[in-house]
Amino acid sequence: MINISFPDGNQKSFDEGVSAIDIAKSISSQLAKAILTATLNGETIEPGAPIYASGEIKFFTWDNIEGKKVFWHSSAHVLAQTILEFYPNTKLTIGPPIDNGFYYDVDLGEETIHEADFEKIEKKFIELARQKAEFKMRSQTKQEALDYYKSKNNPYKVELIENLEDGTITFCDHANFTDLCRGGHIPNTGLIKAVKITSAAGAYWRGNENNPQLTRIYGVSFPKQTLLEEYLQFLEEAKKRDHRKLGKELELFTFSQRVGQGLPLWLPKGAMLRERLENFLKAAQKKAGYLPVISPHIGSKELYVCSGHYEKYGADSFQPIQTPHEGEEFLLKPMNCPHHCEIYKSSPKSYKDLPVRFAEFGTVYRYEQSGELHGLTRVRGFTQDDAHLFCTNDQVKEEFKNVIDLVLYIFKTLDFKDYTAQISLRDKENRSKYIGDDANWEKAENAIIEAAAEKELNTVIEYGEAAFYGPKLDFMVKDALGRSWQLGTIQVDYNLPERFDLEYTGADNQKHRPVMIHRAPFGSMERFVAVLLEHCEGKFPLWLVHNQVAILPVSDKYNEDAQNLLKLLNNYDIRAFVDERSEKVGRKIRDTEIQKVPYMIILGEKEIESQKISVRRQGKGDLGSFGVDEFAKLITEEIKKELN
RNA sequence: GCCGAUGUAGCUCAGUGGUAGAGCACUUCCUUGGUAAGGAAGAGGUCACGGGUUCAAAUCCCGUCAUUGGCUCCA
Repeated sequence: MINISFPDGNQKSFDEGVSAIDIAKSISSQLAKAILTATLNGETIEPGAPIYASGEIKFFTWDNIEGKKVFWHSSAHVLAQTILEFYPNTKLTIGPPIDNGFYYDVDLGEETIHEADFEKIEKKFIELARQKAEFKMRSQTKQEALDYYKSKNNPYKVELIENLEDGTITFCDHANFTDLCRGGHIPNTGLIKAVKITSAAGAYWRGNENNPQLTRIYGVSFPKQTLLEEYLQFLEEAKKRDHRKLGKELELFTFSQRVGQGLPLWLPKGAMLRERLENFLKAAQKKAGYLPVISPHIGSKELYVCSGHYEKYGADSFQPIQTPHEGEEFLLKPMNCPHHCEIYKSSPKSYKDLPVRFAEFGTVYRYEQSGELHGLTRVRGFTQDDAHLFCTNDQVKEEFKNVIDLVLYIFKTLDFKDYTAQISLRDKENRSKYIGDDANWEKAENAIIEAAAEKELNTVIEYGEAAFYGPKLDFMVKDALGRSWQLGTIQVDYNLPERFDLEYTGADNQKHRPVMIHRAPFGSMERFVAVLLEHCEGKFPLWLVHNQVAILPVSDKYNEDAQNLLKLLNNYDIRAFVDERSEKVGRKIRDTEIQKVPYMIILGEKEIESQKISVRRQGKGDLGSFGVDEFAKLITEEIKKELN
């Protein structure tokens, strides 16, 4: 007999060789049906495998992340099985679960998979899953495993096995299919009731672009058909929030082939939106003691040779601009920092001057790889809400914390609640990617870690994500489809002050190096607007929206009254317009709703007689009658609340 | 940059070798209305661009450009 204890503290005895499913059955048959995976003493076990030792058992279902991962991992096996049915010469590589499903990387040889094939793959997948094959693990020696895959002419699996310890190599069989596998499966394939192949794309073996390119087949599977339908619904919703679609509809920005790839053109409404965002930040920065500076869009190549940017990115950037003079070269600026360093140097600094904080909405140009361009989130010309803080060593932490406050203020105002603060440090293995000495790096990394801790930020540490000149604190947010983007960033830099020979005179009358903090709370205005659009689904807060109020006369007869009302509202600094079209009021309301104008005023005989306006709120409907003063107050109060 | 897909009217899209289509938007006219689509007529396209095959190409083939889903990259 063995003793099994449960998370709630209960204990039960079972015969040796009992399986996790048997144990679940002893509690309830419903649980036994629902469990996808289990752990014994924290180790994942196969639900159907016999247990010979006492321990603590835990069950996981679809409602747990652990359950989903195992479900999707098992689905990847079935996907591979399905692919082999259609493409028997396929070489399998790896097939892990991901946040929203799973993928399998396969080498199809000469074959290609097209979107048109997805349906037949899905059909076959479910057909195979319905066989309710059990997943069974077995061990093999390293030599046996290597021989097996060598005989199958599969160099990928051979490479994987070569990196494994003998004695730890296991395979998983189900039906006629076998795969190298660490383990952790659902009881049988029959639990997979629905599957959707979402895309097929190229992916390099082991993520290295020098390696052969494989075909990565993405899928997502569910234990119930209705869950798949809900998922498809979610994708539809996400499409509606896509900033590229909303940007077009709201006439914010466009692209032109003739201007060039990745070079956004801001339309008037978009430009005005940006202006409001910029003014908002400028006001906050003024309060925080920033000084505005302005620098040109190009700079001498020497400037970037000095900063190290040219060595690091020169070959993959827009190439130098020539002048009529031999040997004279300029670069489109990829960064504002070198210019700001020169501004710092324009006059001698004393410790009494520090910290100095130079801020500029600086437009920079980076030659991003063509395949990487994406709407406004990844472009080749964009404006950073950049600032560089020059301070003494003692001031670094305090300044850093003040910047964190500024970023959080912006996030709060714009209702970004779901963000991660990522501490981006050096790659532990590959130090050659970075400039500057170890001692300074360590100082900078510690300053960030401490400042984040003192601000009680929830942080994750990512190694290898630092900039080449210093570590960063990055604020990451997700777009409508769950893709993660970096918005705000704060970076501590001991290197550029060194390279640009920046100094200040200390109280000891000696020369000292200042420390630089690079920071951009929005990051890039382009990306920020994109993420903001997706976040609020195009329904901007009142202080930001283009038209706050639409005045809808019930008929042409009231157009003049509407114009008079418009003037009144303008006097209150309310942005409004009159819909003078010869349409019925129902039609005007519908169009205004679609345009996402927050407030509507219906104006007809009733309103003119009573001297009260009828107000509607977008998405909410009729709010009733208001005096004009009263309505104006409503608007100004709402804006005040939004901006705190 | 690499792998796959896509490119037809301002927008969303149909059109598998035989005279370019729909809905919405737009223009004009009728309608003058009460809280999410009133009616009619009209205008609008070198089917991304360049080659090729064919009696004939939006449609088939090749190339280029752009967009897009991934991979890699991201100062």
